Amino acid sequence: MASSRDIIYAQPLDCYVEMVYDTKLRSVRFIKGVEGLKEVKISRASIELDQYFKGERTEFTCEMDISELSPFTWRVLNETGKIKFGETITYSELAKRIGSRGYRAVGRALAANPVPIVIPCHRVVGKRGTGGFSAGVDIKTRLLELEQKISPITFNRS
DNA sequence: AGCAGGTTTAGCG
DNA sequence: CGCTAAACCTGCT
Repeated sequence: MASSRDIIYAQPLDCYVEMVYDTKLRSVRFIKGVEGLKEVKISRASIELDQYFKGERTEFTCEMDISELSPFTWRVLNETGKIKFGETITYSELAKRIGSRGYRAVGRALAANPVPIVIPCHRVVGKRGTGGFSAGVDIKTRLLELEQKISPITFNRS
């Protein structure tokens, strides 16, 4: 299969982002600690992500392939995709929405998310803090700051 | 069947 | 806020 990859520089994250795709978006990953990469913006996904990081876009229209995932994981990611820009919900809340009480399983499913940001797994936070993030909590924190300009730690829900 | 995970709750300092 | 301990549910070995 002929898969291609685009690379963009995410100013708010201070790192590069690589997207692998063929007919649909396959994966998104963060490249930290590297400099001087050449940006390649061909796919719709890379263009939209680029706009997102510049604060010019709040939702994505590009298609992605998440067919390989298990039904539960799929449901979790699908539900995650409904969270709007600037919103955050907790792991347990997400579990509740898909009719489960397995909040830990939710975390596990989110960790398996092949396309971070496009499926906004960073908008799912812990009740007592930001929670974790596969690519590093620092990235999650910056993404949240980009979206709501306040520290998630300080964010209080009474 | 057993274990670990991007958690949660409650309890104590 | 910091730490500990037990417990829900799914996915991997």
